[in-house]
Amino acid sequence: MPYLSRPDPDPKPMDCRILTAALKLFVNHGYHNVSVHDVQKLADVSIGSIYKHFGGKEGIAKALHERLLVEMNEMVDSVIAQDLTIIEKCNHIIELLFEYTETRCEIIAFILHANHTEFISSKPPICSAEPFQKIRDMVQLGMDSGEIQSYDCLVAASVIFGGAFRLIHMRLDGLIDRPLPELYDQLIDATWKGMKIEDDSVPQKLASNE
Amino acid sequence: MPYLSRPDPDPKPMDCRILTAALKLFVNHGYHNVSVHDVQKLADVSIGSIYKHFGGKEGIAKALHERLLVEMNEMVDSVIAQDLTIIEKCNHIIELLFEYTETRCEIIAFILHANHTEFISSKPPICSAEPFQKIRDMVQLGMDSGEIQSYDCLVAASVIFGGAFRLIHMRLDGLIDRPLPELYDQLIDATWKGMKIEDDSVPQKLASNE
DNA sequence: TTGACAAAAATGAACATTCATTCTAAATTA
DNA sequence: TAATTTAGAATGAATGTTCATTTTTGTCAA
Repeated sequence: MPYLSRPDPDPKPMDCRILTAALKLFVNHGYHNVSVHDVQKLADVSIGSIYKHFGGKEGIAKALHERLLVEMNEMVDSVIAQDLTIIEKCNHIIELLFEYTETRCEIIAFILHANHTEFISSKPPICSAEPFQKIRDMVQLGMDSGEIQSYDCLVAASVIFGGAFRLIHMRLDGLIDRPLPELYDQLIDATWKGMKIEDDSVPQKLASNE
Repeated sequence: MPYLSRPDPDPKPMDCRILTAALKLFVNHGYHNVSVHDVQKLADVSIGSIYKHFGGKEGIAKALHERLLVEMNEMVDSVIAQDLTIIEKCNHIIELLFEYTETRCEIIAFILHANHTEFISSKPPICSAEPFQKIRDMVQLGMDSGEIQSYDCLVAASVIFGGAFRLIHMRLDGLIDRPLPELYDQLIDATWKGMKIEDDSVPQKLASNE
């Protein structure tokens, strides 16, 4: 071994290497199209190590699911803790999700795009996970305080965040070729103001009796 | 074979039996968790027949994808052809999707919920399929004609339909236990009017002269 | 500092199982 | 009788998992 050989160029802990490789493969090819051997090759570790650390293929997925959900949860918590109106908090969450979609798209893809129930046994669907529940609670709060129009909580949350999720989905699918943050202002505007143009010429109050 | 034997109790054409069984299994367990043998057993046909008719597992998925997309396409076409405003057409599509979600949820689940790219090779993601493109074209028309607020077309379509898709998603995931049509009115109202209460602490009808 | 040794971690060939697919014979139909 | 369709056992490739072996790490006495 030569004196001047570089020190280990990739000293990251093994479990981290495995998870990083698995995340990339799962997101790009889908969980079921990735073999443990694929992960092993990309992570440059042995099969045995994977079984030592995670107990198997599903174990990798579970660990990823847990860690990424924690990250998402922290993000939501930090926004909720800020001193903002409910509407501003909602917007900020969307803003952060859009940024993540550009800079750490694999995380977003795994958390929002994948059908975990298809490969992680006995995990509830992602939208019933903690951070999503917290978001709905926040929306409910906004309705109680009169800041947001009152509807069934699930309807309200769906309307507020549905457009954002849809855009993220299409961006990940390659249907949108602009970075999402460029669309942020339009989305926020449309979501809160509504998509209808109030029949001009006629004053609002007259036109809106359905 | 006895004289009085019942005539074939299930005279549906074989390919139809196969597709029906496959759809049910794919939606309930996920494509990759279903084996050809599972389909064969539920459809009560032989393995050979499946390969004769569809050429293999992926062939079944492709056929399902095609036929269901045709159905969806026809639905969209029929709505677009009606003599309605653009907004009414959008609403009607949502209304029909909600009905389908209750009465033919497997179709909706397969078309909207599944990641086809993960098991159908060389199929573009579903949101770039014909009916979805037609919907976006319709939205663009509404913006051009001044009926709908003008935004980037993808943003506009996402805001208008994002809430509905989100609710369908949650309904299929079991997070919503009421039939979606019960939420239709609220959703439509929220989508077009927007979620913000114009502050002023003034009664609703007066407060909305934006 | 060196060497011996025990504990822990990593390795990867071998194994066992699953599952898509094939193929020939039997059944059905024309 | 010929042609077509169906049946399902057999096949083999893919892949999740195990485990005996090797390598590394940490400890301590000389």
